[in-house]
Amino acid sequence: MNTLHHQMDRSEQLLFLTDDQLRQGIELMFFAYRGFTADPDLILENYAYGRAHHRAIHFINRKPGLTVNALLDILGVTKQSLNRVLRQLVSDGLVDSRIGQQDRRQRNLFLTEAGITLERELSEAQRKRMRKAYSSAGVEAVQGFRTVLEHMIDPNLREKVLNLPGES
Amino acid sequence: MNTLHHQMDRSEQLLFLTDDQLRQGIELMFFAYRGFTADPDLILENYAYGRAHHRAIHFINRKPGLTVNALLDILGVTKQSLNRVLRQLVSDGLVDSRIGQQDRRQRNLFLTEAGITLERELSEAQRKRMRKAYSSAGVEAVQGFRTVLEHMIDPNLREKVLNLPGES
DNA sequence: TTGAAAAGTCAACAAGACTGACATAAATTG
DNA sequence: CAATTTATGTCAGTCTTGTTGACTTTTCAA
Repeated sequence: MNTLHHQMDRSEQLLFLTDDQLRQGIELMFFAYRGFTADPDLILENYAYGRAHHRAIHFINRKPGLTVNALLDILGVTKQSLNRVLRQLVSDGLVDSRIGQQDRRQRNLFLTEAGITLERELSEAQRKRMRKAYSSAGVEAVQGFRTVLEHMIDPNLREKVLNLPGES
Repeated sequence: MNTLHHQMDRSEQLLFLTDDQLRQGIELMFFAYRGFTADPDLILENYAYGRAHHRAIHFINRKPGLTVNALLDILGVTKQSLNRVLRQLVSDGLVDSRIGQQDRRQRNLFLTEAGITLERELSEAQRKRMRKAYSSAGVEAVQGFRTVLEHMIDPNLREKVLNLPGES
C-alpha cells in the first residue's frame, strides 16, 4: 500500500520510501548501535561496570553539578535503578554527591578526578569510532545523519535533549 | 589535542571535527535509539514479549527458513539465550521450526500466520517513525544518515550485514 | 566407525530494568 | 507554626535478557 503511492504526503512522494528502504534503515540502526556501544563496553568490563554506569558518568560529566532528578529525567529510568549505579560510583570514588546550595534537599553530582579519567577513556573510544564514521562518510553525510537522528527522537524529548548544551 | 589540528588526516581536517561535535553525535545516537525502540516496545508489552523476541521475529521474517546458527550469528547472543526466546515463540505458535531438507541436523525457521501478523504490527510502527524522520529530513539527509551508520558498524560485520538482502 | 557439528536443555548467575512501600530531611504553603 | 509536598535514598521482590558450563541427541562426514 506504500508502493502505489496514494496517501503519501509531498515529501514522502519525493523520497519514494519503499518498505524495503525503511527496513534497511531499521537494520542499520540496530547494527550501528551495536558498534556504537562495543568499544565502551569492552573498557567497562575492566572496571566491572556496565552501560548504566557509562550513561551516568557521561551526563554527570556533561552537566557537572546536575541534580539526581535532572539525571533521572535524562536517563528515563527509575530512581531505584539509577540509585544502585550511583551508589557504586560514589563509594568507588568516581562521583561526588554534594548537598545543594540553594536547596539542601537536592544533591549535585560531580565527577571526581578518577571519574574524569574514566569518562575520558570511555568517550575517547566512542569519539574515535564516531570520528572514523564521520570522516569516511564526508561532510554532507554528517549533516544528514544528524538531521535524521534528531527527527527520530521522541518529540517530547527532542527540545529538552537538543538544548542540553552545557559546557563548551 | 584535537582542537589544534595536528595529527589529523585529510578528511578529518576537512570536516573540522571538534570533540564537542562528536559528543553531540554520540548523544544523538543514544536518544534516537531510544525513540527507535519505543514504539515496538509498547506493542510487545501487550504480548508479554521483549526486544529479544522482536529481534528474532524480525530476522526470521527477513530471511525465512534461516537456520538457528545463522540467526545466532546475526544476533550475536548465545544459543541458550536465543533458545529461551525461540522456545516461547514456537510454543506460542508464532514461529515454525522445520527440520532441514539438505541437512537434517539443522532447523529452518519460519513465521506462522500469527507470527507474520505480529511482525507486521511491529514493523509498521517502526517504519512509521522511520518514514517520518526520513521525510522531515529530506533526500540528501537520508543518504548521509545511511552512510554514517554503515561506517559505524563493526568492520567484521559490515559486509556480512549489508549483504543480508533476502526477499524483495 | 569415529569424530565433529547442529540443536536443545538444565542449572546457576548477573546486570539492569521494574513496582511498591517506606524513611528522612528540607522546603513550601495555608 | 503545622501540615503537606518534594528530593533523595533504601529495602525487597520480580522480570527480561544476557552469561558460563555441562551434557544429550541426532545427523553428517571423513
